[in-house]
Amino acid sequence: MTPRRRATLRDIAAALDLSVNTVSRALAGKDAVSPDTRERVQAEADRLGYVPNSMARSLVLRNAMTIGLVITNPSNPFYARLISAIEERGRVHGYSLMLMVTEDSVENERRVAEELMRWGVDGVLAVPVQHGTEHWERLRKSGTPVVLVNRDLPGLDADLVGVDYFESARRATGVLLDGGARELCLIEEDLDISPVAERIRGFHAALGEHGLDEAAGTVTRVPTRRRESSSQPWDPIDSYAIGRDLARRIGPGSAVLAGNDYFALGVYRAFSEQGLSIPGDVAVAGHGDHPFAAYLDPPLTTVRLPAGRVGATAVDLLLERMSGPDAAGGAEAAERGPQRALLPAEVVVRASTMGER
Amino acid sequence: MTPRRRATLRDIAAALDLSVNTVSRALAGKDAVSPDTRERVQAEADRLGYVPNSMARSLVLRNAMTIGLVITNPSNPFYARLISAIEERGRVHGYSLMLMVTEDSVENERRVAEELMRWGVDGVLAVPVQHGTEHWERLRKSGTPVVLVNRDLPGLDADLVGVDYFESARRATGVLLDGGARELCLIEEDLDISPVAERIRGFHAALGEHGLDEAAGTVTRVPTRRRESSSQPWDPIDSYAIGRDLARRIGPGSAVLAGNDYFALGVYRAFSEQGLSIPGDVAVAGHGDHPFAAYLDPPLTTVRLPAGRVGATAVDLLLERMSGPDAAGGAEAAERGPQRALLPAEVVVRASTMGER
DNA sequence: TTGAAAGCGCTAACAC
DNA sequence: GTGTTAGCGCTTTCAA
Repeated sequence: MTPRRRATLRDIAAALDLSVNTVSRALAGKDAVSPDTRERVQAEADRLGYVPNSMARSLVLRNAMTIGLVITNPSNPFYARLISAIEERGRVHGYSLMLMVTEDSVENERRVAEELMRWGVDGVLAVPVQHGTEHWERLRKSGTPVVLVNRDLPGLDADLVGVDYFESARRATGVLLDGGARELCLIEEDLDISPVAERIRGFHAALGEHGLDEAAGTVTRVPTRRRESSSQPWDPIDSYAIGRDLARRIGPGSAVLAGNDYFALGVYRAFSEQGLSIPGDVAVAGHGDHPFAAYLDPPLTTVRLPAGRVGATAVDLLLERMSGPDAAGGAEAAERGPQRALLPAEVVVRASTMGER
Repeated sequence: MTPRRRATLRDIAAALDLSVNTVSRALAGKDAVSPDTRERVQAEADRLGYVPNSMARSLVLRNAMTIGLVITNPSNPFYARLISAIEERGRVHGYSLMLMVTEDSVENERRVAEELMRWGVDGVLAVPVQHGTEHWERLRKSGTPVVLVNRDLPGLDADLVGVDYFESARRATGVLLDGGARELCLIEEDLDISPVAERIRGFHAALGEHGLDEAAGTVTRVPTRRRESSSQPWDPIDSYAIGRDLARRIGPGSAVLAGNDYFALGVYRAFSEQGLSIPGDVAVAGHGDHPFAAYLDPPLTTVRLPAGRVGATAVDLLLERMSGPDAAGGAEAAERGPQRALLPAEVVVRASTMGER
């Protein structure tokens, strides 16, 4: 209510007839202060409702105690969980989070990277839009470490923390094949982002291992729905269309692997409308283990993604880089080049792939 | 790679043998600069890869160009959409977003409010945890406007932008009653947060309007699952348990209204396991219109929440407050006291409530 | 049109 | 122990 000026060190100093410096040290808990002074300073600070000014502090210390998080779309449940995990782990280490949303637009991403530079964040965690590495390069050249999350960005040799989608798709496909499927369809959205590329590889690898040739597996692309804004949630509508299409063509012994549980959902609906039973006629598996997956009818086999671990690992790696070679020039013997951590994902087998044939 | 110091105004000034001041004005596009100088400054700035230091700027200007967003759990799809909308609207006005996650803990909330004060954010948007208003009071006393989002916080007379849950529940309940239900159950989690309280009121209001007394409607509480961390997504498991319970007791002419689509999902499963058909035996409606709602079997009647509008409105109101009375002392005649905007939500009627009885 | 000086709030030498 | 001085990078009077 009273929009009074915030109290500063100077106010405390003046009230106690001390120097600003002494007050600063007292409050910072440094040693060169008499117990008595410390107490008086503390008391006066409380009385005045003193709150340190992080900006001023950061300006002189040349660290922002802030990390930037660049995300394409918070409505993607995986990213939502990532945000939580990162915020949490960051806070544990005293870092605040500056969140930027790109909505998968390189243009936005460039703006956002610039903004992050201006603020001088200490490090950046980014789910990169494809195409366009210069802005990340600039950031790094200016001394700000960048760790990619979930998606790789060819052309930028930065650290990466993600999920082992190759393996997850390989194993999920294996489950479908073990169930007897001989004609498989992988449904994905943007084919050119790295997680999808990896899943496609894993998909084919599994086919090969089971003695099928590539023709047994087709990859279908869900049209990228340029959402008006990422505050519009995902929509299974497009995969529903694909499912209808699929339903007409496929016969028994077919299976669908979706790169996203939402896609699986659209397929569910299409199949049920067309009178195809899951898993009787077609087995279906997804990716993400979104909260609804276990509650569908039938419960959906899906890949559970380690969002929490990815977030925590990414923060840890970033922190390491922030105090690493560039900054300290210290023990840089150990890990030079970019690190890449691909965490394992678990296939959760449920009824949608457990048909008896 | 080259962790070279960031270029500053001084570097540009030195290179051009100008004063820092002139460079500053040239770059800021102020008028008192010769076209020639301006051009040279701009060129040198580009050459040096100059990026203005927002912290230094904010320190002297006493505005952070940042708004703080305090959210309980980004994995709640409604909040995820809110985050997007707020980030977007903020950016349009040149504001960055500092995101804080409380996981519904007052303790966290206090820490987070303090942190926001330290950074001197220009304004705060918050989905408040219940109980505990002092930290918000402090923030406001220090001159930082606070706008509550989605949840009201009794005891704090701050602005609020939310959803008209009273009306949404009243109408959704009306749909169930119109469908012939005479025994209703509302399923909610935390009964003491304002949206839930409003929904309960709306629920009862609808019963009354249809000539039923309160006994016709029971409110069941889903135990609050203290998630280990909000990076754990929602889980319909508890509402599933409730659904099983319910399934044993209820007869034809029953209906369930869930405060959350996830709860409806748990109920779906329970009912189907118990051989109850939806909507044949029991009608079900939810809240949120989460992406999966339309794809359940049967498609779920639910309340579509205006996340985008809530976010945008909240930012607009905050911006208004930020340039308002406290700051400018300007035209404060118009709107004194706290404003509260409750945006309307739309009931989307689908098959889960369209039984013929 | 440009420059000099002061200051935002804080920390870090270095004296005393 | 405590104070003095300097400076982080920027903007803003106020002179010249």
